[in-house]
Amino acid sequence: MPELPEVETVKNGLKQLIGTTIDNIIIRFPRLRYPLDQQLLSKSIDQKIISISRRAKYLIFHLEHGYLIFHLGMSGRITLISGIAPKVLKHDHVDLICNDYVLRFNDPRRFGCLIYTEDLNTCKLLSNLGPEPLEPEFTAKYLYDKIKSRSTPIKQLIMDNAIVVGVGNIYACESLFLSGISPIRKGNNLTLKECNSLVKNIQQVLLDAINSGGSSLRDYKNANGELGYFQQCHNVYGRAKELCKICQTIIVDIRLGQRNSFYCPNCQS
DNA sequence: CGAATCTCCTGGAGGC
DNA sequence: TGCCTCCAGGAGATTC
Repeated sequence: MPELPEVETVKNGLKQLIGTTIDNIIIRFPRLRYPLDQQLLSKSIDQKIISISRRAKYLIFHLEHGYLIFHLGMSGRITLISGIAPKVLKHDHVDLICNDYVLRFNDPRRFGCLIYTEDLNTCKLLSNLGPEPLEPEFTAKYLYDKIKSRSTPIKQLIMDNAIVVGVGNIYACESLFLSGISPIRKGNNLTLKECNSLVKNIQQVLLDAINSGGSSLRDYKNANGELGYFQQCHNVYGRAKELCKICQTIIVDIRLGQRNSFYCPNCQS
């Protein structure tokens, strides 16, 4: 799925749209995460794109009088086409026509979304988000205070967007391994020191993902044919029944909050 | 408020 | 080769 670093990359690839005007929005298939509201989305027509930003995994188009907000879900892809658009393919749900460009949104699994709002502050999608993991506000003290009264397993807490955004399942598993912390430990059981390690390792894992080319899609390869982050050698993610690279203990996987969670029972406690 | 569970959806993988 | 079943995965909604 597109992870936070990849959304950042997508954002940077859309800079050419800044300054263009939305001439039309074509909705072919409205049933995404939230039903696409043709009438509401049409309010973006004739508005100029002032800037494009990212918050968590949301892409935000700042228009003259409102905002278009995209989320790529887990299979969403945005293609920017210059000139005549190619044939429409399966799952090409939306086209945004911006002067000479066509922004095409394709999403096979339809977990993505596109909404229009005139007020970011009252937008429910953005109102309850925690800090960005790579920004200075995400500190050991912050995390410690957030989780010190919670009995939920730590893995679920670091994947909770109200606590910190952008930590997907892979990052959560890997950062806990690097910190030597078991995913099932309760939040209120972690020390400040452990929070410090966890914050550092979450940031390190994210930076590694950025440096390795962003995408974590299973079948992703970059232009050089190199594998994306998903297929890089993880320490624990996807390695159930294999041996820990550090201590040769068998990696186990358990179910936490409907998510597969991998860890080394010896290195992580 | 917190915690646990449910839900959306399809392509790909594995079994037979 | 073809069908069937299972599953991942973000995050809001729902229920207690």
